[in-house]
Amino acid sequence: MKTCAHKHTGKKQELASLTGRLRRESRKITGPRAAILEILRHYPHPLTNKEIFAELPKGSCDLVTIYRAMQMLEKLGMVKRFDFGDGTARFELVGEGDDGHHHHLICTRCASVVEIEECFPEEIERRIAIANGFTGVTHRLEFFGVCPDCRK
Amino acid sequence: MKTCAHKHTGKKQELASLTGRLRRESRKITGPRAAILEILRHYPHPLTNKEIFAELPKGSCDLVTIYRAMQMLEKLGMVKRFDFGDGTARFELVGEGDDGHHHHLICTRCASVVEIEECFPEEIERRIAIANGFTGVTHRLEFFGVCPDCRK
DNA sequence: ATTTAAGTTGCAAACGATTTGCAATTAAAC
DNA sequence: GTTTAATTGCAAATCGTTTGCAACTTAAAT
Repeated sequence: MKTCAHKHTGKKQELASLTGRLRRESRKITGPRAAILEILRHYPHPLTNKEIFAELPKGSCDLVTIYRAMQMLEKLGMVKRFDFGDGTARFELVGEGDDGHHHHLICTRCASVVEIEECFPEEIERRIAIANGFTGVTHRLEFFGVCPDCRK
Repeated sequence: MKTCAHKHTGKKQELASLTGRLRRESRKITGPRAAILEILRHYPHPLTNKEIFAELPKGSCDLVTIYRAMQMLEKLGMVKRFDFGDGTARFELVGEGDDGHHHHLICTRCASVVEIEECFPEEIERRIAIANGFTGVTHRLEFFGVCPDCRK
């Protein structure tokens, strides 16, 4: 039940390391995939599929291909899906070995995002699990507020 | 920045109290609305619009009317919207004065829901806000795990 | 280098949740 | 009762996401 042992060092992963992970799973390295990974590895924050699409050299690939790529990458544990509550999924690249579990602080005015190190206290989570007889408990947690720039 | 001063006593609200709140906002008490509130006040857990629709005596009202009612009730602060990450909004009636802020523990197998008293520690949240220069910080938090019944 | 089989892609169409336009209806005040 | 603003139902539109399918590559086998 390790939940918070991530070190969010924001260091870019090598593209070779990423394609290697794909190859190991007998996935093909295609133009679209390389392009998508290339975008992801340069961004420190979660991106929506549309945002990835917009960053991609136009014509690189179809939006649907991005949806399919993200589904697959998520299944392989190479990206983590985040939900900011606006009905649009966001994805962030996850380092090898890391489970990607962490949280964000989102500005409700301008939607800027800050990666957060803090996590829900394990001890309290454990207590909640036990009190209700649940096993394998995790959580989804995001913070919202007004950022310095938007505070006018 | 009070976030967790709720008492989740699960006690049903009087229908009269609910309609009173509507009246005060010069909202009309209609058949559909009374029926919807009637359902909500009997359920201790968040319901989707479809679930409310299903509980309603058939023909009571259109699904769209429920969507509109929930939008309005949310704006008046009479219901709170929750997001369990499955792309479907859920609503729970909120007591007068209460802001409805609380969390849930959801079974990933059978989707059963437990209301949770615990909240993210205010002190840590304050620290996060200050560290990043944000104001008016809150959070969205839900727990997921396998319930006793599903643990087989 | 050529073949081959599995994995991929684009495009159109399908989906599910939610919203919107609009004319017909109704609650509540006069 | 009349009047007026709020509300409803129904159809159609939106938005994010998924799926069907035929054409097309990648990577492994020959």
